[in-house]
Amino acid sequence: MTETKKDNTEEKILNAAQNVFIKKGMDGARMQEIADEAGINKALLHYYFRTKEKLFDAIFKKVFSKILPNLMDMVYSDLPIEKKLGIFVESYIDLLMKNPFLPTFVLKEMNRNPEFLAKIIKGTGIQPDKIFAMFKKEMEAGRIRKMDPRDLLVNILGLSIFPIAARPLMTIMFFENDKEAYKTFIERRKKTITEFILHSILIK
Amino acid sequence: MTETKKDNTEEKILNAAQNVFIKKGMDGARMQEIADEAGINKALLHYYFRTKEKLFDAIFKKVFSKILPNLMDMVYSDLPIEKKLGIFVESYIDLLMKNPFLPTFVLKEMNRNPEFLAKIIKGTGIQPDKIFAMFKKEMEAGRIRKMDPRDLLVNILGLSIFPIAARPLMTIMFFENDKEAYKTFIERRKKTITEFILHSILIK
DNA sequence: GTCTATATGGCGATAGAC
DNA sequence: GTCTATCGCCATATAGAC
Repeated sequence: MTETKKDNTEEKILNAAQNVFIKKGMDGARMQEIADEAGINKALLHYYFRTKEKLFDAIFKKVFSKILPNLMDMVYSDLPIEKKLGIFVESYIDLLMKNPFLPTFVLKEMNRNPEFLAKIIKGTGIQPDKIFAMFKKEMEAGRIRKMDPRDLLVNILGLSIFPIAARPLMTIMFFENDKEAYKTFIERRKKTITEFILHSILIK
Repeated sequence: MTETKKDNTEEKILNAAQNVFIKKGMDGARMQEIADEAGINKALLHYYFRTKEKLFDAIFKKVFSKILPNLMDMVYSDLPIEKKLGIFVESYIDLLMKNPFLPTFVLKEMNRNPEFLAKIIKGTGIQPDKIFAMFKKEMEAGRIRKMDPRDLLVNILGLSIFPIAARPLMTIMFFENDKEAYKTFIERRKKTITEFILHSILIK
């Protein structure tokens, strides 16, 4: 029973902390606000995670593991590259739209502690080399044109992530503050991103 | 003489504040640190800019006007689209590499005050409509394939900005922390971004 | 494990002399 | 216009009862 209580509280804290940290960042977040959102008090927060820093690190790790997801699925599936890319982009945009503050949060806090970031990356199980190898194979088979595979990966990520991170700017500049119009636009991008990339790399 | 003094101090403050705010953001920045970097004391800071908020707004406005630069040059020049794009990407990457914290700073603080952001955008003289019209003209002339011009603009910006904003991630993931290798990579991207886009949009 | 109360330090901002 | 000194608040963190 005590165990259960503990697990419940810890989970509540983690959820609350994630909400607050993602919106406000490490510096902007307040332990009081996290406590409120978790329905407990500050003292208990410090009982579970001794410092704000430790709590933040736990959240960053959790969140970061989300932002570079099924990237490896793209590698191990044996679908044709067009399908792989389509599925990845679509599910990735879905994920980002459900967590629209996530990209900015990660970009924002990325500079804070590079060593910690490096450690997390190892832990995600993502192996860039495998992704690059997959791209290279496609190039050597003559299905896509030759280019630096790192460029290709960065392009896929940039085309997907940037429009979500720059949401406020885009909503104002392109859609006169119409948030639904922005959403529709991103929804359509699920397809147009893939088209844009394939037009660029496919050898007909 | 007093005037000169004032101008000097104000300029020193603005420079210092820009450095600190860009690296630490609104929440992370400290008035004390800005004062130190400007070689003055806190009180004087408040004498020039009454509050931290006002100082920040001044800096954000200044910095934001940098990040969406010569975008309009791309429109008014009558070079062929290939050249326009090449020149824009190259000069834009140059700008970002000289101010590598700038993209994250803008993305980070973009959510803080959307109305203020909207006001600044008006002030930059950037008219998305003109850019879109230019793209549409190229499409109707059959030089580039038909697509949503907003997609095209976002793609250009995302491909250019994302790799700079995600620098720590990329340096670790792709270059085993070799910062020079990262720089070389970005340097090469000046050309590969344009190639990537042109391959996608040009009608041969 | 969870709470109330409090210590401790830091930060934005102001008062007031020069 | 520039400085020193200080106020007042708020945030992290701890002490100690239950």
